[in-house]
Parts: sequence; C-alpha cells; structure tokens
Amino acid sequence: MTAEDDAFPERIRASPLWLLTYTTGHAQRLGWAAMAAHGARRYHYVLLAALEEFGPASQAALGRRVEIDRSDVVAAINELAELNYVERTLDASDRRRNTITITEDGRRQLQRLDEMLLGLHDELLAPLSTEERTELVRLLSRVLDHHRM
Amino acid sequence: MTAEDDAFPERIRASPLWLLTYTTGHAQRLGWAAMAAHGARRYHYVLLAALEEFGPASQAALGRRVEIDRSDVVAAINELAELNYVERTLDASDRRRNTITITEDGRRQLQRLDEMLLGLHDELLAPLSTEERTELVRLLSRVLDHHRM
DNA sequence: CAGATCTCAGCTATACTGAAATGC
DNA sequence: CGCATTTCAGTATAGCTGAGATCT
Repeated sequence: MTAEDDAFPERIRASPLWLLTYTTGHAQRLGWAAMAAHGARRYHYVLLAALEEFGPASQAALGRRVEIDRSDVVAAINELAELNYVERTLDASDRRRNTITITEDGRRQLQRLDEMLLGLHDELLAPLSTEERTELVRLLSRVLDHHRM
Repeated sequence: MTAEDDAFPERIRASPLWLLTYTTGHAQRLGWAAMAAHGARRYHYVLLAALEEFGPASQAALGRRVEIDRSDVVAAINELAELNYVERTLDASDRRRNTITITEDGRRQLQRLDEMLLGLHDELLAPLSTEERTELVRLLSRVLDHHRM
C-alpha cells in the first residue's frame, strides 16, 4: 500500500461523465444529509420551489416540471400534505386532477431550506472563486438545457 | 397547461447542488445505457481503469481507490471474473487478500469502453466549445479534489 | 490482542414500469 | 373511442451496514 493508494485513474480524472458522477455523489451526500436535518426528503425542495414560483398545479404538471415520475409525485405529495406543507384539493374543472397548493407552513419550510442551501453551496464550492462558481453554474445550465429539449 | 409547463424553478436553475443533480442524472442515463450496450455494468469501467493504470491490487485497495464499498467490489469482481476480464488469485504474502489482475480480454473491453466514452462525451457536451469543455473538467476536478481529502 | 480482508445477508431510497379506475 | 390523471403494486439498482470467518 503506497501513499497514492487512493489516487483516481487518469481516465476518470479526464472524463466529464465520471467527474460529474463522483462530484455529484459527494455533493448529494452533503445535500441529502442537510435536507434530512431539516426533516425534508429528496423531492420536497424542488416540489415546494415549483409550487411557490409557478403557483398551484396538478400532480402531473408538477412531475413534468421537475422531472419526477408520476408515481413518485404521489408519494412525495402524500408526505408534504401530511406535514401541512401543501394542500390537495379536487380540480372542479377537470375532475381527474388534484390541485396542489403550497401552504404558509410550506413557504416557511422552503425558506429554511433556501438558507440551508446558501451555506451548503459555500461548502460545496469552497475551492472556487466567485467568478468560477458563476462559470460552473453557467456551463452546467447550458449542458442541462441541451438535454432537456 | 401553458407553453412553459416544464420550465425549471429559478431556485433550481441557480443551485449548484441541483444543477449537478439534474445534469448528472441526464448524463448517467446516457452513460449507463451506452455501458449496457457493451455488456458493462456501472462499476466495471472504473475498476478496469484502476487495474490497467495501477496494476494488480487487492479488492480493498480497489474499493478505496474508486470509492466503491467493499461489499459492492465483491459483486463487481465476481461479474468481471465471470466475463474473463479479470483474474482473482490468492496473495501468497498476505493470505487474507485476493490479488485482482486485468486480463487481455479486460484490456480490450476497456478500450471499447474508452472509444464509446469519446462519442458519449461529445454528445453530452455538445453545446460547449472545446475551451468550455476543458474549463468544466477543470472546475469539477477542483471541487472533487477538495471533497476527497 | 487489535485490526485488516473477504464474503454474505439484508436494508433503504431512487427511479422506473404496468395496470387499474376514473374522467375528458 | 383514444388519451390524460391519479393511484397502487411491484421491480431493479445503488449505496450502505452488520456480522462472521480468516489472517496479520
């Protein structure tokens, strides 16, 4: 066993796919733990954010917006409703649908998670300058937009 | 339902954690499908890469190097040995250990996957210029190194 | 003895599929 | 009718934990 026993293979160090995989793995371990410390599960933040920014929506529309499978939306909304962070009401104009609405408690939870994320991003991107952080966000956004079309 | 029915919340568009999560999700769906088309499972590439670049190693050393849990290394090496991509031999100097060695077949499979990754990275980073691709790799490497210490 | 290695059994959560019930 | 929505049941996999057997 040498001092370099845990150095990465060069193929991984040069591969965008694997750099994304490993970097995101570390980021998610930090992120999901911080979410859990606030009683939030993985999908809660994006669902609350979508409801706060775009207003009430059906479950199907929510799932399309934040890329969550229809059946996982059911489970997540069940949890959020149980916590009184959202309300589920029947849509009178289309009785197949539920209308999901964020509550005041939900807005407060979203704000707590926003503040948590500020600190988390600072820890996550600690080795980067302000300009580099902006550039990373810009490059990731370009790649993501391309694959969401 | 409007034309913007699937636009992302601004909170996600501005969050490094969530940009990494979504972008890597798309990248991995492409990547794992391409791996599967070559008969490779998720951990195969990094294990073969580590063995080719650093030579024979014990399972524990491999797991530390590429961040795979000891029990998942067992399963992955079982699969690679079944495919004749690696050889498992007893370490005479420390009889707790197996020594894992890449075979000629394993090197050929690694090369096939290398070539597959070239095309995949081009598709993945299609919207970025050569300079931007290099910059993305550099920024991700800096973040990853920071969290691997 | 403490600690490392390999292996297996099992657990949790994610991401996804299929199908049924209901309504447009 | 075809199609959309919600819900539930079930599958596959990743990532991880605990424990036992073996060895240094």
